[in-house]
Amino acid sequence: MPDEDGHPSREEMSLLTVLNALSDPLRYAVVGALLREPEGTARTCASFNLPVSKSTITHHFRILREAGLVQQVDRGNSRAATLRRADLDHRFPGLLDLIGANL
Amino acid sequence: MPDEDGHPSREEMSLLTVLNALSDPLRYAVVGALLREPEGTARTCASFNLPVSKSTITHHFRILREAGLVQQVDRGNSRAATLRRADLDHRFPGLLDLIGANL
DNA sequence: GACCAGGTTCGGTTTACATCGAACCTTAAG
DNA sequence: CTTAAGGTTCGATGTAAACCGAACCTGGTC
Repeated sequence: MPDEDGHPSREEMSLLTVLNALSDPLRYAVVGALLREPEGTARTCASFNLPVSKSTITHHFRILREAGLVQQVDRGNSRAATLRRADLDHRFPGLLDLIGANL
Repeated sequence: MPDEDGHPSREEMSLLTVLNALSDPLRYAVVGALLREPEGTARTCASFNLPVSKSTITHHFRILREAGLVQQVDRGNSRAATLRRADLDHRFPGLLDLIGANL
């Protein structure tokens, strides 16, 4: 079962859920932006300057998190999101390369 | 521009559109079923026994066709759908392997 | 302690999409 | 020529999802 923050383990990840998460332009842009950064980069939700309200941003990050695409770590004041590269490469090899080639 | 049946060329394919097409369970199942078949297999829409009405089937196949996932060829009486493997492998290398590994 | 920035939660609205039935077209078979 | 099977088109409906504002929480800063 996912942890208390909704992060699934590698084995729990479902391709259908991942594809569904990626099928939204905003969420796709977030994953793409993280993919451009060096591995392990953590960014706050607000740093992406998404053209939607705060509550909608929370909504999108929850879907990304529950699909297993990003990991949100508590940084006291705020929460930073990192791309789960190793887990994704292991569970869905080729997926991140595919996205990286289509930014 | 797409042809008169809505088939995009390789270059016109968009990963976002493809992911959106694949994010529906029924459409994912259709692609998965075609992926199990030998390359070049053509199947009629009805042969998938989808648990929805005829008009809904038409709707789903249009989305698959306009995303570039399948090609629908007129067979007189009916229309047969084939997976566009070569085009997809060329434009989105690794995508079909990814789906094939998650059936 | 007052304040602010980053996030969350909670209803609510609006928009997108999956779904359907009915009418219609086309082709093949009887 | 009638029938039937496979698809399409056209509204219409229902539901899921994207979106918002307001209230709230937390942890820094002054």
